Amino acid sequence: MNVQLDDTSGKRVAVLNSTLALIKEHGFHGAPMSLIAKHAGVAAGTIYHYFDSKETLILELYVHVKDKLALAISAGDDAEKPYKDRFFNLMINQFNFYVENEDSLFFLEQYMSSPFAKNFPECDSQLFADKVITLFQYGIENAHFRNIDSRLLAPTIKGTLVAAATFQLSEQIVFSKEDILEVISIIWDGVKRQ
Amino acid sequence: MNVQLDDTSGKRVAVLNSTLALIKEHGFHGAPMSLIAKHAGVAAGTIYHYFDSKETLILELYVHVKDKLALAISAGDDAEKPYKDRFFNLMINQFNFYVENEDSLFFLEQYMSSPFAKNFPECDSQLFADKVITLFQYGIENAHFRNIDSRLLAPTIKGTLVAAATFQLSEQIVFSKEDILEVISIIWDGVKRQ
Amino acid sequence: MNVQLDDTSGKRVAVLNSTLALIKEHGFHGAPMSLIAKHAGVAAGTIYHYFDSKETLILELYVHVKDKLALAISAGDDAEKPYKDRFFNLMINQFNFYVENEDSLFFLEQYMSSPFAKNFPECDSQLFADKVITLFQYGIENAHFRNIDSRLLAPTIKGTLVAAATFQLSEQIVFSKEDILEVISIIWDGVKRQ
Amino acid sequence: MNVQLDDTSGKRVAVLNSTLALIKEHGFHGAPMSLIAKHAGVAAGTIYHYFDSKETLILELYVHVKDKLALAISAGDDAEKPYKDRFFNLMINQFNFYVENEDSLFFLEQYMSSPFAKNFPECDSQLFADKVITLFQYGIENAHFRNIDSRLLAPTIKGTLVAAATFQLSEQIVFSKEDILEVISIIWDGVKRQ
DNA sequence: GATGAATGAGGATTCATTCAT
DNA sequence: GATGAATGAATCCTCATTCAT
Repeated sequence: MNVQLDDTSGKRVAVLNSTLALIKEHGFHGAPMSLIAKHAGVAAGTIYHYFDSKETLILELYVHVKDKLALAISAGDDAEKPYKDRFFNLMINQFNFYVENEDSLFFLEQYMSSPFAKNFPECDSQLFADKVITLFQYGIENAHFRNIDSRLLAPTIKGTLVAAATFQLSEQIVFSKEDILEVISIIWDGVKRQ
Repeated sequence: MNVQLDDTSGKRVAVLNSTLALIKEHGFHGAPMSLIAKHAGVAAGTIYHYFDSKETLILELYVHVKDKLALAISAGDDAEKPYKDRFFNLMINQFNFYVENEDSLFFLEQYMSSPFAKNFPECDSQLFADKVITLFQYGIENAHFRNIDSRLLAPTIKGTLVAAATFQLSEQIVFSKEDILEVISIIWDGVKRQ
Repeated sequence: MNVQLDDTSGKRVAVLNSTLALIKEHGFHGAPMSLIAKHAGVAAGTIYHYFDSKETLILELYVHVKDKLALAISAGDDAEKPYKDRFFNLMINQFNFYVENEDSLFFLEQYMSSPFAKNFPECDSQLFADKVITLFQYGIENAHFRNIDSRLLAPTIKGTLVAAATFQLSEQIVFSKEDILEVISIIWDGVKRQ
Repeated sequence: MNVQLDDTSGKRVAVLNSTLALIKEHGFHGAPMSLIAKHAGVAAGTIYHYFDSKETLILELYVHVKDKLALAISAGDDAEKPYKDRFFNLMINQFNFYVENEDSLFFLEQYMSSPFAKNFPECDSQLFADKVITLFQYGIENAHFRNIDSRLLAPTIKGTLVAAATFQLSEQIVFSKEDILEVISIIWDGVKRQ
C-alpha cells in the first residue's frame, strides 16, 4: 500500500532524513514517530502512507543510506587503473563520505550493531553489492589480498575507516590528506598480499 | 543509596547478567525492566535497590563488562617478553573473550554506537585503562607502532578483532589457531613500524 | 503542543470535570490518571493531548474552577448600589456557589492548602482578580472596611463562608435565607468600618 | 501490636516530627515512608513498630498535633476572668502557636481539607474538646455570642486566625501586638452578641 | 526491638498505530 | 493524499508493607 511514486512534495525523503537526523542525535530510542513527523513537517499519519511501520522505515532507511554510500564510494572508480589505486580511491571516498555525512555514519553504526542487522540480513543495498563488494571480490580473486575469507575483509577495512572518521568527528581534528593516506596504508599494508 | 555491599544473594550480579543476555538477544529495545527482573528472578522493584535507573544500570553494566574484558585481555601478559609477543597475546585474548562472551561483545558494540558512549565518555573502566591502554601507550612511545595518533590505534585494532569474532559467531565457523594468527597479522602488519 | 482549540467533542472539559469529581471524592491521592480517564470516558493517553502532565492538569483545573467561581460570585453586581449591598450580594453568591458546587469547594480547599498553591502562586484566575479582588480593593480604598491589610481581608472572609458552606454540606442541614444573612453579618460586622 | 511504651530512644516522636516536617514541605504526596524513615534516622520497618500503617501514622499525628495545639491555646486560661478576656487570650495563643509551629499549621490545613477529616471524624483530640470546645460552648450557653450554631463558630474563628498566621508566615511580615488584637477584634466583633 | 533488602501492585507517562474527516 | 486526535498496551519507576536476620 506504500506509495513510492509521485512523491512530488518529497515527504518520503523528508521523513527519511528526519529519521536519520534524530537517530544520529538521540539514538533509536530518541526517535519516536511523532517526533520524526514533526521534524519532517508532516502529520504522524502521513508517515504510514510511505512506510508500513516503524520497522520498515528503519529498514528502508538503511538501504537508502547504504545506496548513497555505495554511490559515493565508487565515484571515480576506473577499471583501467592499477588495483591498489582503485582500492585507495575507494577508501578515500569512504572516509570522506563518513566525515561529510556524520548522521549516516552514526546511523549505520547503530544499525549494524542492533538486532536489525541480524534479523534482516537479506535487507541490504544492491548498489553496494554491485559497486563495492564486487571490487573486493575482484581483488581477492586476483590475489591482491592476503588469503583471508572474503567476508572478513569488508568489516575489517570498514572498522579502521569508521574509527578514523569517528575520531576526526569527535575530536574536532582534521586529518590532512597525508594523514588519511597513512590510515589507509595501515589497512592496505595489513590486507595486501604480503 | 545503592547497595553494592554484601549482596550475598548475588541479585546485583544476576540483574547485570540478565540485562546483558537480554540486550544481546533483543537489543536495548527488547530489555524492559520487567523482563530483566523476571529473567534475573527478582522483583521489578528490587532492581532499583541496586541501580538508580535504567540508565545507570546500563552505564554500570558497561563498566562491569569492560572490567571483565580488561582482565581477560591482559591475562598472561609478561613485561619481560618481546613487545610483539605481548601484543599478539593481547589480541588472542581479546578475540577469545569476544568469542566466548558473545553477549558481552554484542552489548559493547551496541553501547559504543549508542548515544550512551557520547553522552557519558567519562564513564569507563579504570582497569581497562590501566591494563590495556597502558600497553598500547608503551608500544607507541617505544616506537613499535607506526607514527599514528594513539587514540586511533585502539579502535582500529578493535575493529578488526570485532569483525573477526562477529564473523565467527554469526557464520558458525570456527577459526583455527592459524586463522586467528593470520587475522592478528593483518592488524600487526598494518600498525607495526614499517 | 496541547490543543485547546476545537475540542468539539468536549474531552478536555470532560477530563477537567472528572478530575474535579474524583479529587472531591477521594482527594489528590484517589485520582490516578487511569481513573480520571475512565471516569471521563477517554483513553489514558488522550489526557496528554490536552495537558502536559498531571501537574499541569491540576494547575489548569484550579484556574478553570476559580474562573467559574469569579463569574458566579460577581453575578448581578451593580456598581450603582450601596457598597454594603454589593458586598452582601457577593457573599451570598459565593456561599451559594460553594453549596451548589461541592466538588469545586473541596477541590479549592485541598488545592489552597497543598504545596501547589505555594509553588505556583503566579498561576491564578485573572477573572477572579478583576471581578472580586477589585471590589474588595475598592471597599478598602473607600473606607468601607476596617483598616486592615487588604491581603488579609479576602482569606478572612473566605474562611467564614467556607466554614458555613462546608458545615451545611457535611451536616445535611439547609441554612435558611435568614441563616445565611446572619453568617454574612458575622463577616460584615467584623470587617466593616466600626 | 504497636508499642507506645518505653520508647526510650524517642523514635516514635522522631517519626511523628519527621512526618510533620516532610508533609509541611512537600505535602502528603512528598512524604513516602522511606523518606520519613531516613529523615527520622530509623529503618523503614521500624515505623511499623509504632504505627500500624501510614494511615494510622497520619491519624495519630493529627491527634498529636491537635493535642499540642490544645495545650498551647488554653495556656493561662483563667475561669475567674471576664469571658471576653478569656476569649482574647485563647485567640492570641492560637495565633502564636500557628506562627511558631508553621509545620503544624500547614499539616492541620492539609489534613482538614483532605479526605482524612471526612473519613475519620471520630478521630480527634480529646484535649482539644475539653479545653477549647468547652470554652466556646460555655460562651454560647451564656449568651456571649450571637445566636449561631455552635459547630459553625469554631471554623469561622479558625478561618480568620489561620488566614492571619499564614499571611504573616508567607509574607514575612511580623504583626505587631496591636495588629493581632485588631485581627482578633474582627472575629470578636463578628461573633459577639450584638 | 531494629534493620533494610525485597516485594509487586499501582501510578504517571510514552508511543506506534489507526481512522474519521 | 494528508491530517492529527484518539487509542491503550507497554514502559519506567515508586512506595507501602513484609520478614528473615
